[in-house]
Amino acid sequence: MSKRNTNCSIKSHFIRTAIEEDKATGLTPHIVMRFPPEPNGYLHIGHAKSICLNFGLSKNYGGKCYLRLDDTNPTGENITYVEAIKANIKWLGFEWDNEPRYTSDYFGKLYAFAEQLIEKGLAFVCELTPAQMRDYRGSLTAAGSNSPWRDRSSAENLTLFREMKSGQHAEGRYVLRAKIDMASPNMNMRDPVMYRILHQNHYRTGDEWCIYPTYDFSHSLCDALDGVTHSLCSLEFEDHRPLYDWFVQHVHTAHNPRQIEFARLHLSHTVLSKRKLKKLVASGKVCDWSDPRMPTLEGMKRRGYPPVAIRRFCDAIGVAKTDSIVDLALLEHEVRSELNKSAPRVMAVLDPIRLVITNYPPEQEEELSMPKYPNECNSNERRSFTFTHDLYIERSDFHRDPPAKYKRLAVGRWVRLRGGYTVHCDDYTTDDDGRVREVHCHYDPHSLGVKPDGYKVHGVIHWVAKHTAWSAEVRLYEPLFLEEDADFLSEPTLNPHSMRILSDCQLDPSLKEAQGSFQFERLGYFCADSGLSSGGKKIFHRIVALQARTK
RNA sequence: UGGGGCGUCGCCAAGUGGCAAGGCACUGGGUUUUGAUCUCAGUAUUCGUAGGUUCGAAUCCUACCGCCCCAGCCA
Repeated sequence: MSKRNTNCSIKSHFIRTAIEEDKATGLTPHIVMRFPPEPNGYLHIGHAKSICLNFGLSKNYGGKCYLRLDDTNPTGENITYVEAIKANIKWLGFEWDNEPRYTSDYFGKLYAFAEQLIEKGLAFVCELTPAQMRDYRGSLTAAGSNSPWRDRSSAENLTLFREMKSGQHAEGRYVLRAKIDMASPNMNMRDPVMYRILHQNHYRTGDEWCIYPTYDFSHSLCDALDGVTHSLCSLEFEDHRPLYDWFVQHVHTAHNPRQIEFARLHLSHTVLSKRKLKKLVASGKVCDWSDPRMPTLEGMKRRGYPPVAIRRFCDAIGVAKTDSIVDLALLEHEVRSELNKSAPRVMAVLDPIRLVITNYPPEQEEELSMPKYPNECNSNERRSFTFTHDLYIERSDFHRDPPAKYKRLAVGRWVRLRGGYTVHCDDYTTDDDGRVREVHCHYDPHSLGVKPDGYKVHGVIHWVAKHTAWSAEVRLYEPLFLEEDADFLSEPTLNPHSMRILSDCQLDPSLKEAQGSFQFERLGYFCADSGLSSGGKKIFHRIVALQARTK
């Protein structure tokens, strides 16, 4: 009997194992987790992994999950990011318990904890300059040495720390440090900074504070204050764990959170760090954080990625401690898989040429129809479209010298107009520059809905009646970077074709008022941009192309 | 050369001493009015390497090799 969990939606992994152990021993009967973004940038799919883990696991174990904005550094943090973060989490499909929390709400308590540590002789005010501090810290192989200010009396430390708080000192003049061990092989334990002076306005606390706690000090203690049982973070914090535990151990709190680290997400052909994404925006390589090419949640939303696809993706990639790069194809697979079920079908021609049916009366037209959701057995809704003698077809669906295995139109061949009749190509006309302008065909009036007898049909192509079609702009996207491991390169190569704009596409009339996502048959999934328009034209984004297998 | 981690199929990833799950990608067959979907089948004699323990090792031991992180008053 295998121990493997056969329920495919619940995958076993080391974090689950840890939580289950802690529940089994009675250590943490009620699970509490948190998602702790810093409001100094937008959320991306790497955050989505963390969101799915924290909210997903806590829900799964009947626990709670809080949203805590980790705003300990006023530089770059602001309310716009807070609002975007909240909206993105909701969009992804998660809800946090109670009101959002802010590390800045705990500034008073954290300050009291700091005084507590000073009184216990476990923290001191240091006046080494940053450069001196670096020297005193030692190196990876050499122990550091004690700061000359390390042995001040508690009373003096308290006085100075209160002066720091009351704004009597300039930035950089003093710093509060934990008194741990300058000879520790773990650099994080070499008397780390707990508070620094920053005469900056904080977007929430205004000018109330001019000293701000550092990540290590505030994060562990806020977790403890919130009663967090399992505090997930990424691998680079692994050797901060002793420090995390040190603060919790030496300050009086009611809870003992456990920090567990996992590998952050890397996606092929893109970058997933705030710093690099910021650079892309600042340099104008993309329009903004919501550019459909961006791996931000804003970007993916605009691009038309269904949130459920992102959740399934996060589920599929698993959780481990191995540095890895996940293939973008897996994300695209989840997007297609969802859209295949939910996106209504419609025909649209991106690069139009005319197809004239010579034996179809010019004044005649008829209404044809096809299933709207062919792969959704619960729906038999249909969509209708107009057939006439004058149509648009895709330029790439006609070839003067058809290559081998070409399953489309060429002179002397029959092809099915999707949802309509079969047509036989008789000839074509060209422009002055030699480009094909019009394809001339005759149709088989008995071929509607039946397999024609006596001749071979070379494939099915999409089309739209010229007089019902309307012109719109369609944007095609490709990955932002050429290299698979772009996230690990200092100067990855921007993909020159990351966006291609097609300005005169001919679409089915039903798309005029379109909202949401569609499958443009044989092409891919597309969505209408709610706001953008270009020269009065509506804009559609290609979410993802159809899987293209050429057998 | 200090400390902390990690190495299982092209990409992820289960596996915790009993004879290598699964997904993506790929390849071949079938269905199909989307070269889509769906469907069937195939794809690691081997788990970084080398030794050892054991009836039996990806799992235990030893040594080695490779990769990532840490010397911010960032998170």
